[in-house]
Amino acid sequence: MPAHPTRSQVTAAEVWRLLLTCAMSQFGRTASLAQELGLTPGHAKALLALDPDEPQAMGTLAQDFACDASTITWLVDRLEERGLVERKGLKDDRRVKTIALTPEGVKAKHSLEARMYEPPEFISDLDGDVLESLHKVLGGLVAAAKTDGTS
Amino acid sequence: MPAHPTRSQVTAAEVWRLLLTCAMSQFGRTASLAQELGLTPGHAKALLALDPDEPQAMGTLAQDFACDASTITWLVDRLEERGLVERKGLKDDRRVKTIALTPEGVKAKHSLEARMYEPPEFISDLDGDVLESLHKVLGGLVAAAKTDGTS
DNA sequence: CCAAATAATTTGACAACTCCAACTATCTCT
DNA sequence: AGAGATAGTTGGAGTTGTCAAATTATTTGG
Repeated sequence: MPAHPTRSQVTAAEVWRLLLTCAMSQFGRTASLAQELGLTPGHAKALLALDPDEPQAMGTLAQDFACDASTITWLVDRLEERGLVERKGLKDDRRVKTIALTPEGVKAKHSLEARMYEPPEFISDLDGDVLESLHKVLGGLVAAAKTDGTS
Repeated sequence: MPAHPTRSQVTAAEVWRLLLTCAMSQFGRTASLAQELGLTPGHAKALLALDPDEPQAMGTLAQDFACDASTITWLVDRLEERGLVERKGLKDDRRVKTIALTPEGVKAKHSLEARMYEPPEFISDLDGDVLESLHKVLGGLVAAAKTDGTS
C-alpha cells in the first residue's frame, strides 16, 4: 500500500472511471448482441468464462459467479440442452464434474467475442502511435488483473 | 472511415479487446455490488442511465434499453415503490411521462457509482505519468463516445 | 371535429434466475 | 470401516425481466 495518498491516487480513481465509462458506452449492447445470437445473458456469461482448453469444475464456476451451486446446475442444464457444453467426470475425483465447451460452444463463444470486440469508431479513429501506447499499457493491466486476488 | 485498412486497424481491435477485458475483469462484480446496496440489476441499470438534471421520457428509456414499453412501466413501478424515482408529466405533451430521480435516487446513484469507480489495484499501482497519459487519452475517448451515433 | 398515430398502462403469460433445504454419491481422515 | 466433509442434483418457491395484446389518454393531420 502507498505510504501517502498523493495526487496520483486521486487520478487513479478518475482514470478508472473513464475507462469504465468508455467500456460501458458500448458494453450496454452486449445483451442485445447475445440475443441476436440466440443466447441469454446467462449463456453469454458462461461462454465468456469458459476456456475451450480448460474445463472448469462446477464449483469453481459457482465461485466465479458468486452464486449458489444449484444455480450452476440449472445454468449448465440449459447450456447442455443447446449443445454448447458437456459435463465430464473428473478421473481423480468422481464427485467433481467439469464443464467443457463443445465444438458448437466454441463456435458460439467465438461469434460472441468477435462481435463484442469489434472496436467502436472512437477507437479505430485513434492515431497509430496512440493505439500503440494504449496497447502497451492495457496489455500490462490485463496481465496484472489476472494475478490480482482482488481481495 | 479510413481509406485503407492498415495495420493500425488490426491494432484498434486488439486495443478495444484489451480495454474491454480490463473493464470486465472488475465489472463482473457490479451485480454483487448492487445487491449489497439492496438494488436489483435492473435498478442499477436505471440509476446509471438516469441523469439527476435531465428527466427521461419513458419511451426514451425503452429505446435505450432496447426493450418493450411495458417493461419500462414495470421497472419504473419497482423504482417508484422504493422511492428512487418519480413520474412527472410533461407540460408540452401530456401523454409523455418523464422519470426523474428523487433525492433518495440521487443518493443511491452516487453510492453505486462511488463503489463502481473505486479503482482496482492494478490501476492505482500505475506510475503517475502513465496515469496522466491514460487520463488524457481516455478523456478524449469518452468525449468522442458521447457524440457517437454508434449507427 | 374525426381518424390515425403516439405514450403509457394493464393484463396475462412465460422464461430466466436465484436461493434454500433435502438428498445422493464420493472422498478423506482416523 | 465409519464419521464427517465435499460436489453436485433435485424439488419447491419466489423475484426479476420480458413480451404481446387490448385499453386509455392525448396529440396531430386532414
